[in-house]
Amino acid sequence: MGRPLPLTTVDVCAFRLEQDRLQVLMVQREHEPFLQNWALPGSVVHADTDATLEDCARRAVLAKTGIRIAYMEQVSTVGNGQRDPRGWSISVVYLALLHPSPRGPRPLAHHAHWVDLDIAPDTIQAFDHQRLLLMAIDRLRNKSRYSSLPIHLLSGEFTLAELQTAFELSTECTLERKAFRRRMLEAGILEETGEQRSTGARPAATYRARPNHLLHLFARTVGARTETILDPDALHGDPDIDPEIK
Amino acid sequence: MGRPLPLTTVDVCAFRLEQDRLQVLMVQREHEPFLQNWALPGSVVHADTDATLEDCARRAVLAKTGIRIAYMEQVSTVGNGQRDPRGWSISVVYLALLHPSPRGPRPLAHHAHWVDLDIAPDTIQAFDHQRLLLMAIDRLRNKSRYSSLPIHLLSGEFTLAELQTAFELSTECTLERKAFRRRMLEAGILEETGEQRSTGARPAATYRARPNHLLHLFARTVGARTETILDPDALHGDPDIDPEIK
DNA sequence: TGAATAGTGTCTATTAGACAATATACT
DNA sequence: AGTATATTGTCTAATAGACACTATTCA
Repeated sequence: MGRPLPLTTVDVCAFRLEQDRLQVLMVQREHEPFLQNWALPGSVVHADTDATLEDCARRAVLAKTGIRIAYMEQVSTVGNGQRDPRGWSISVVYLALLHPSPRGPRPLAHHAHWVDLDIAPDTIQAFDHQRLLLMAIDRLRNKSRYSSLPIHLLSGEFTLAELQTAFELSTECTLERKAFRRRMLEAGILEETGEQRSTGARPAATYRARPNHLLHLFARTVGARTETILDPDALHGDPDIDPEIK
Repeated sequence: MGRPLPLTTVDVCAFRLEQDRLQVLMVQREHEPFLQNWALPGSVVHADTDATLEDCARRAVLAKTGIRIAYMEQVSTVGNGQRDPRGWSISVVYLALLHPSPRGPRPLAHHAHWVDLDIAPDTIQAFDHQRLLLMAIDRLRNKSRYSSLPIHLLSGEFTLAELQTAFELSTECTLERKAFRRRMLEAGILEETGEQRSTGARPAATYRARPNHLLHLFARTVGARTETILDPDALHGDPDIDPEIK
């Protein structure tokens, strides 16, 4: 019908845990627009080779890191005429969690870097990627308060102390040790390995995630905040009805 | 670059409350593919006239009902090569809540109908719209258990009994009267009108939503279920690392 | 033995759920 | 008065938070 089609892209906020810090994968752009600015890894959808949007996201991260995504979920899709100078464009944004590299650091593609989460939003400049990253961080922070999400930042066997660190970094909350252990153990999402790990003091029991565990939803949040989200553009009058019926 | 661009569409699951039933807006298709099958209302994105994806969703519902959306949020975006026989296509799915028509029923566009929620998924046939609707229903059911979402199904002034009905229909839970009143009143999202409404017996106090209220998130869910979502395709071996680094 | 980390016992606080009791209308 | 719906009082249950206490290792 001659109408221009929007440009369709996928962008990924890929998080990992590295030495008790949360990091995000970022890439330096190699093309215009925003040449050499920092951006989220992503790709235009390859309608001929990507079977699904998720495949496109996996492909983008794999190309930069050589590491497969351990957990992935969609955060949001933004689309409008302003976000890309080339015209109307859509980006489907994913949150991805990656396991730490089991056999030491892996080489990254050129122009790709892991950036500490506290400085990442200030580093990013291209498009509206700063806002996209902030949405993904928000999702990580909030969802980690009522679900088992951060477990996917760990691989193989881990102690409860390590798991607690993953949750504390993800939620930005200081968690109470006893309450955290209770919550995790009673959720039934872990299995004991039987092994112990020496930490320089009393050795810790190690656990692994149950093999088919994807996500556990708790009935209560930690931090126990309630929150009321206000409407930025509250309407007045009688907004329900449009004067002209088509 | 010669690569085919995906077709980009928006589809809306628009819910309303009508005589103590939840209904969803459906349309009978007027074009191929799936001519005359029931589908979700939606539209191809008009890159030249829709400022944003949300505008596209609003336009689609307004065209069918003449009613503006009272609350809207994105549910998910699906995109793959199979869902539309014409080729790779993307649909951004929205959940919308509409107020009851204040001055009696409004005329709908031809081919548009409100369908009771219990039979709607069985009615829908076009594309993967049944799955999209089920995702939106799921969102409505779950989010209504920990947030104030169903309040947007009511307009103007309402009694707590009416509000409870809206929540019960949205959550599919039977709620305990005292606990429900406590929860709503202590959330601070309502204001008393001072008016009373006669119901044939003792009159009920009426309330309205605070004007700028968008969404209140409670720290606990009703129904107090916890849930563990299992991974449909649990991986085995060492999936983290891809053999070839690009 | 002392420092460090792991793990437990137990009390409190918050809020959902149950259910009976009271209040106010209409017939 | 009797019925219906609204509203409140109050006890129980579940689970997060606080915090002290015990256990096990190493230097």
